[in-house]
Amino acid sequence: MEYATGLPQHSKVYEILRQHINEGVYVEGDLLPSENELCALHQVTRPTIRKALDRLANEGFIVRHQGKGSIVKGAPKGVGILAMKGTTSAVGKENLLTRIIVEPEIRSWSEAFSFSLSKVELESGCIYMERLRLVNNKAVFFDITMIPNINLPRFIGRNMENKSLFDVLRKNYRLEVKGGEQRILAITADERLQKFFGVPAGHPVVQLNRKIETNRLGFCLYSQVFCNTDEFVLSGNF
Amino acid sequence: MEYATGLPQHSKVYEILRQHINEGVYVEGDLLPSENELCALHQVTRPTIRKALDRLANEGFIVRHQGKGSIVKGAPKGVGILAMKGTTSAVGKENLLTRIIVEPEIRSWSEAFSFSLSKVELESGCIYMERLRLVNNKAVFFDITMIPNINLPRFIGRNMENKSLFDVLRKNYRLEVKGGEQRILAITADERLQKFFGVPAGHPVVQLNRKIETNRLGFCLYSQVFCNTDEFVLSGNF
DNA sequence: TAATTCAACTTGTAAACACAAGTATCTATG
DNA sequence: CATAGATACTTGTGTTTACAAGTTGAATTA
Repeated sequence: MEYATGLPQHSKVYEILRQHINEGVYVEGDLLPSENELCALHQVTRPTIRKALDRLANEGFIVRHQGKGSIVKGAPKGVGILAMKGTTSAVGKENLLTRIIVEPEIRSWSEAFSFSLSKVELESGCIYMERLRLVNNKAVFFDITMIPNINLPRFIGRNMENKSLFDVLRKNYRLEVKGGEQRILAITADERLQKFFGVPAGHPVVQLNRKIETNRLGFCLYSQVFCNTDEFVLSGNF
Repeated sequence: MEYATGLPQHSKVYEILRQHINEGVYVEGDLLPSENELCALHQVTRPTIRKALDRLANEGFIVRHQGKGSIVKGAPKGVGILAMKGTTSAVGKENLLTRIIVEPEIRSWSEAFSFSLSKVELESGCIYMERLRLVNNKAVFFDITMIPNINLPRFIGRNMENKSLFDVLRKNYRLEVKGGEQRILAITADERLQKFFGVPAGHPVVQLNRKIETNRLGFCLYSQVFCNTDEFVLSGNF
């Protein structure tokens, strides 16, 4: 995988290291190369490397120890509630699949999952998509995402299969998640969810309505997630 | 108020600015002095100022805009613990009641809601309590709390009615919440929850299993919360 | 042998400099 | 008057240099 060329150096290093941690090049407990070694590796200076490490540390990927080095922690601090955790076994990336139900397309806003929209957002319309997340070929998440159609060139048509939406936004559009609000409730599966999850009528399902703020002022993502928590629970750190 | 002399410069600047924001010297929407102005004010160089601002921005106190300045945001990021939010109306404190179902008592650990316990925790036994939270005399939360029975003198017998457990722990035992993990799932109400919440069989309920870490090393609280999200959803900022 | 010291690492802090890029404002021009 | 452009701000990125402070392990010393 290559990286967008427009990114500043510290972001590039951050992306590379982050991906290496995610891919298992470095595993929990490992010592990252020293800052000076990373300088030589990436042909940048120490402040640049330090900025990348600052961010990794801040997000919980690594812990730094003066005089010792940067230790990989692996599990990043949850950005709200995002991660999935098996009740019986751990979820390996190899078992994770994303199936697109509705390809990204431009729609007018129907509603934004109980969050109120600004005038600009309403006028711009939204990019709408539906995805199903499967673990071991079993549907666990059903995900509706709505993004304001503001300055996202070539987003429609971009292949989102098995890609993290956040990764795409961060790497291609420099959009970073800054925070947000989420509302959680329990519902019973409607016909559609029954079909997706293969569960009977009356089956309890977790519903998350999320408004996700970004570094672009006033630009928020809205997502609604339904989760079948029979085998996998939603897990988050705070 | 003065500031510890041992702190590095960027931390001192951070503390000063943070306090000024909290005290209302700068209010939401205000433009902070420019980086160069802050340099002159505090007699440090721009990288030092920028490090302080980095941290303030990261914690949500300010938002920075290239070419414009740093705008005070005021509201710091939430701690990740979910609050309650009415689907119809806001929840005033006057309408909030806590009813003790099981007074704090010492038990042996039966289990810790799917979290594994350390040897020390197991040997110490736990303080167990059950509480019901009511809004407008309607049960919304049912809360089971388990606390390791380690160095908490006079905790048993303490009146917990309408008191925040966290407040009691912080004020009387200097225990501060540092972080934790929560697992969320949807279940159907069992007989007990049906009675508490006044809901029929098969009614969906949100279940949260939480492990809450404190500033005392290795000392964690465990809590299990059941929530009837018919009228009130769980809401959290991140 | 056991403890201490020292040297060679590591990350942390801080300065001074340069230029890029975004924003707002004033000014000259049509 | 309205618009385009220059300019003077702002924050963003990146380098270079220097030293402080914590950790580790090997060499030295008791």
